Amino acid sequence: MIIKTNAVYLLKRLSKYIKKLNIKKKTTIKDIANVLNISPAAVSKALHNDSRISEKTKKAVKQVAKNLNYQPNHLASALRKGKSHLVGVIVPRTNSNFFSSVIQNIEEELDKEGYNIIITQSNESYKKECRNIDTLLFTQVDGIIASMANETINLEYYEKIKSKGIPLILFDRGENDLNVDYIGINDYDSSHMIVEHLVKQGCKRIAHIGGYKHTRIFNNRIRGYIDALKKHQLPLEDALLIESSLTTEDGRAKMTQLLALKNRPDAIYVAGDYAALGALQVLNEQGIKVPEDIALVGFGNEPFTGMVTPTITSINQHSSEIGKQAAKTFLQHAKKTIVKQQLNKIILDAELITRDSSNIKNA
Amino acid sequence: MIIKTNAVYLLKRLSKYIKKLNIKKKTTIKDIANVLNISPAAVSKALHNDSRISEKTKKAVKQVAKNLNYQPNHLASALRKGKSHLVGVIVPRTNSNFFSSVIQNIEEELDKEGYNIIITQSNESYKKECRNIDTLLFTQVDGIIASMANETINLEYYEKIKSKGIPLILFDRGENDLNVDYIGINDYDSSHMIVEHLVKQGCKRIAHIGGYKHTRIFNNRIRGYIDALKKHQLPLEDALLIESSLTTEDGRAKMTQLLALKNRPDAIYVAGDYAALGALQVLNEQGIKVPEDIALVGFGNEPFTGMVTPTITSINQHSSEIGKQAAKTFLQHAKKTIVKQQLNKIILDAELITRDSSNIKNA
DNA sequence: TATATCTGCTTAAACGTTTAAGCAATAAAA
DNA sequence: TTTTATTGCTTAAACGTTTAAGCAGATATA
Repeated sequence: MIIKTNAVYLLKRLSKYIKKLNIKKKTTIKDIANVLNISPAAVSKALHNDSRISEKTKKAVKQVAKNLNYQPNHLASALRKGKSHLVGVIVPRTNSNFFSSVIQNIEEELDKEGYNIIITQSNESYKKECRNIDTLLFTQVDGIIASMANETINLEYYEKIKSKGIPLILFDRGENDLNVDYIGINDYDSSHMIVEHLVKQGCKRIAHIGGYKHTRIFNNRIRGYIDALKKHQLPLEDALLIESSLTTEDGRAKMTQLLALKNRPDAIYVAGDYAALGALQVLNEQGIKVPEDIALVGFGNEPFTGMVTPTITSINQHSSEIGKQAAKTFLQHAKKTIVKQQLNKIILDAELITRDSSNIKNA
Repeated sequence: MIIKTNAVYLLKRLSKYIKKLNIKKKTTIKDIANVLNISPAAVSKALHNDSRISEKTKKAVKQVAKNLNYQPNHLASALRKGKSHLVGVIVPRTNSNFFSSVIQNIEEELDKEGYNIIITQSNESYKKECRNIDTLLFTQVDGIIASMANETINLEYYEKIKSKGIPLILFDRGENDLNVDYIGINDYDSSHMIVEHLVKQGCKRIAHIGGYKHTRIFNNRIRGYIDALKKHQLPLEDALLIESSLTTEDGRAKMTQLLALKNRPDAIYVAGDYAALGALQVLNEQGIKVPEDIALVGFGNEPFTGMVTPTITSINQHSSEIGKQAAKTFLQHAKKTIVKQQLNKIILDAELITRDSSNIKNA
């Protein structure tokens, strides 16, 4: 009898609260506390399975929480705990398969530990990148995972992140000078693989449409290209080594420039797939046979490299692995309370995906 | 003299604080208040240019804030104000040009008003979509802009958003039943445009590889296709109308299925570019001339439609306009304190981009 | 029996803002 | 001169959590 009365009593209180809620605010821990006549602190502990709360109370709390459709206020707990459980991600753009795949893997890995990500795009602009950093810091992210814009030379803004004591992890486009964690592929070796592959196909004059020298990864690709040429005793001509923004447009322009040479190359290694596509368009338009007349290799293994005619040989950058490692590196930092900067440089081996644009023997 | 002493005094206090900060925490409004011997409330108001604070104080506050490298704590103000200034975005995936462009435009538009976005991907999975919604609600977003996964039929989770009183705006893949704001293109008319175009090219047996009928936009494309055929008194055969997941893989499968017909179609209208690409691959592999033997039209105007051979005719969905309108619609809601659901259905006219895959006359 | 330990809570402060209310001092109006 | 308004602040509470500290009562230990 007593139990029944008690249940009826609780039900009354509950329905009273439900009514109120329809008119008013969201359910808080306080509402649950009121319904059960216990303190908000007890409710908080019950929801977190604190050992000092009885099983009976825990069950009751969870039941009421469900009935009242309670949703914890993340802002409040984040404020109190000093952790937002938000991680900022900065990429040059999301509509490249590489970056979107990295992002997806970061998200999946962080999700396991209850972290969410805020994605921002720099559109290859340094100015936008700075604004993104401000935005992320403003949002109180617990860490930042970034790949730099093409334009970025000044590292002041990144120093700002470091000075705040927030973990910073760079991937793909990074900078050694910053002395932070980095995850990327071995660009130098990738260039070697490409040159080696082209040499095997019988190419003798290999040109390189490279990225901006000031970006480390592109610089490494250029160095790899030069050293590989030396290794195979091939001619290293200034005219065959061109710096580019690596857009499709610029790929077209630089290809046109190469075709204007008296002594044309018999192979082109382009440091980015989009630019490689531009180059291919020009070659196709001018009726130059690929790969017989000129072989072509791109970089990044974007899906379209397998869609165009001929399909383009490219380098697979292991985007998913890069994303996972970046997330894991962040989590390592997040777990330590001390912000001891134990540097984590992870360099993955890339993979050459051979396709029609460089397959001379079978052509 | 008095002024000078005062300056020296302030400087001392300042440096004392700076020292502390190096060892300890981030600067707060309280620190600034202590330096200037005013109340935290005055500092807050000064930073917000409250008219009841003297210009002198404002300047001093801003100067000290700068010196101490003050960064407002967004969590605290969000908690206090009950607004996170965060907007959640749910898309099936980001590595499609359409979605990434929509996202970029949402971001730009919201940024103007001080809102940030949290991007989540459903990967076309209903389960993931539900988790995304929970995540976003947990993060206390002020609104959600979403495009539904292919799988999504059950709308319960979306009702959850509505019941929280959080503005929900759908784009592209939406549902009329939910009765929320929607921004998209006129799918029905787009189908008409495509059929009309193909008829003009002389096609007489037009097949349609469509999306899932339960998704409204795909259903509209199917209805448009059927009605347009009727209008032009063309045969409407069951075998020529196929439902597909619209992946590249499935595009290949469905194309193969169509080619197995005794009476082959002379044109294929595919409701998605990726599937159209799969179809094109099969056609190319089988040596079927496109567009002479069979014409092909896709949907979405993904960049690769202009890259492949032959280039694929497609429908431009005005991604940037959709993104902008979605953001603006959210902002309208955000500005009203009352959550009066004045519905905003925006249907944009799409645009047919004619390319080689359907250009029979010039071929 | 007295003391220590454990259990299951409560109290109260804290996280960093914002803001309603209030209060002096000064300026303007009567 | 008194009243009213304006200026420039302060006080204190609030947002919804978490958590250190504490406190009864029950149970175990000496």
